[in-house]
Formats: sequence, structure tokens, C-alpha cells
Amino acid sequence: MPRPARKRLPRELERRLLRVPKSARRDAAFRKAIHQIPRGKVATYGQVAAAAGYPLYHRHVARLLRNEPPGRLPWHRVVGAGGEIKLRYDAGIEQRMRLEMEGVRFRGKRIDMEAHQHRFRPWEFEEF
DNA sequence: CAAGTGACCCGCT
DNA sequence: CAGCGGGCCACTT
Repeated sequence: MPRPARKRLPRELERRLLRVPKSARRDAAFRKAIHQIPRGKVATYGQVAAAAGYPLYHRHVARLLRNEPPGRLPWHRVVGAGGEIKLRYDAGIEQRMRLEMEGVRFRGKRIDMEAHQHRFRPWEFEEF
């Protein structure tokens, strides 16, 4: 008896489910969320994580941004809770300047979140 | 394998 | 407002 032909999953599905590590899926979701933040708006690490479907993963968003090669993501639009810049030294200055260039206004050390909070649309992140 | 660490966050002093 | 502790999870030591 010939071996019954084994059904093969569609390539794309297989790649997503089997080949791609979980962390890569997460990071992709994080990047996607960060790309959604428009000029002049900001979101916190925690909000990005939650919008990407991974609440509690705020630290991972930070780690991604730290490792990500510069130039691809609008990294400066991701801030700490309450609109606080978490980067230190020069990096912190740069982030603030980039935001101010986009019209983001600060009250003291913090961003005026009332005015610049980005609201994610949940349905855009229902994965696959 | 345990302990420490981080572009975090929240609650409580 | 500052500092501390606990929580979180992956990575490093």
C-alpha cells in the first residue's frame, strides 16, 4: 500500500505556526503597533505591548527598542508611563527634541498626555 | 541552575 | 516629588 499522501499545511501558515519563534511573533506585533503611532502622538511601553496583544510585556518593548537598528521605527514616540522620557543622557535629550519637533508639548518633565496620547484601535491587532 | 539586570509599571511611603 | 518593593519575562553571568 502506498503511503497515504500527507496533507501539507499552506506554506505561510506553516511558517507562522512552526518555524517562527514566539519571540519573533511578539516583536513583529510590537513593531506593527509602534508603526501605528502617528506624528505628534505617543504611547507608553505598556500600551504598545497591550495593543500588540501582549499585556505585561512592557519590558520587552523596551528591549526591542534597545536592540532595534535605528531608522526603521518611530522609537521616540514610545515613552514611559505618565508621559515620562525614560532614556538617559543624550538619548533622552534627543527623544525629547524629536518629539518637540513633531509638536509634542511638555509640561515640565512630562508630556501633555491629555493632548498627545495615541489611542490604538483594538481590531487592527487581531492576529491572523 | 541561581542571581542579577533592564529605554518598565504600579502602588505605597 | 523621590525612593522602594514587588511584579513581570528574557537574557546574561
